[in-house]
Amino acid sequence: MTVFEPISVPDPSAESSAADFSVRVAEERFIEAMGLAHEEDRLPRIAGRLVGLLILSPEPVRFDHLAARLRVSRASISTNTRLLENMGVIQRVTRPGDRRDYFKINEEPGLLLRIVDRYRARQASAEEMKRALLPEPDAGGVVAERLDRFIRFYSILADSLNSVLAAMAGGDGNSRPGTA
Amino acid sequence: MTVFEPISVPDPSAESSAADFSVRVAEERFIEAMGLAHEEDRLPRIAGRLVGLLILSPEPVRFDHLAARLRVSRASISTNTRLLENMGVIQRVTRPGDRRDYFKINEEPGLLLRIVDRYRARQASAEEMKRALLPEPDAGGVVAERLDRFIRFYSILADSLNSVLAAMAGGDGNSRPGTA
DNA sequence: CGGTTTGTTTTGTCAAGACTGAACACGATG
DNA sequence: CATCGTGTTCAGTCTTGACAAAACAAACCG
Repeated sequence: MTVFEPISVPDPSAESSAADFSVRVAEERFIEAMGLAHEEDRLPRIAGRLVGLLILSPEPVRFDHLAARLRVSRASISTNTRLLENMGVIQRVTRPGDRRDYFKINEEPGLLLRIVDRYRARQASAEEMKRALLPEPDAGGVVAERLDRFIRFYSILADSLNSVLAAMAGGDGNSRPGTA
Repeated sequence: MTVFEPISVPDPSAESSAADFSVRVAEERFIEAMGLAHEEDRLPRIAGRLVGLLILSPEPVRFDHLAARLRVSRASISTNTRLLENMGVIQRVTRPGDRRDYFKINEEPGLLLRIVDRYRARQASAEEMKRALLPEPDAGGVVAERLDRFIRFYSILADSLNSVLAAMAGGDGNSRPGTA
């Protein structure tokens, strides 16, 4: 899970212009928005903020830098980076001769596959129900129709999601086998 | 929010065959699956079960019947039906001369619009960030590209979701203005 | 007017889990 | 070896939210 990569030290010459400031504010907003968004997906808010911050960071970011920037404990950084790393959303980056850990977002959209799975699961349980209902087409009239819509909807949804993923992976030079 | 509709009294002649039983089991599983699925969407589990049960009910179901069937308190039914009703997922059905409330699922996929909104929101916050980043195209190189992918993905996703919704509404005889 | 049925609101309890500080592990370094 | 730097794990706190029981409200009925 560990990526090996040369790190270019972030430029410490901090000239702060007016534009710089507005960018900083926008970053704050974006990071917070990502926190909220991921919370909706049942992920810790900190994990979301982490993702937001890493999206905005051209270079891998140091572990303790993350803690300082987001103003949370190192423990939280440790927990949430591990979580995101396992999910394939971010990558841990190390450099020989440097004991510290850096993190970068994974350019491959790992998170989205999870969404597809969720939709597929719903489709599946509707299909199972429909099969169980088959013996009696009588009372199943309205219900069977509903289930059909349900199944159709989630199936189309998952399919189109997959095709978007495939398209982006293709345009990006990355291939994701087994999901087309 | 209240629908006005004649109610056909559910047939109390309960002849239970073997097939009937397996259907009952399948229903249980389906309802439970819907409970879990909705929990993932940050809705109370009971709300999800409610939806599951109502999907499987050809006729509107009585308030206290819901409590009995799902074995939860009337308080929970009250809270969760109100929640789902406000979200447009289910409809309260009343009948003149009958003080009791019945519920049915809304055949229009109200819940899904919420998903679209979520995706649009993410797209929007990425767009905002990108705009704020514009003044400095320098450091924005990698980041701007990421944001672009981000925006593109969620935009396509929301669009395709919308078109699925539109298609289903069309094939279903229902029109949803303002979402094409 | 009581009393009954039906649904709502309030209040309290309980569990889940996010987050932290502190202890810990472990390698590097003087 | 003592110490520092770095990340992880553990134990505890605090918040959130689901759920229920009970009090409540309102419509109906005798």
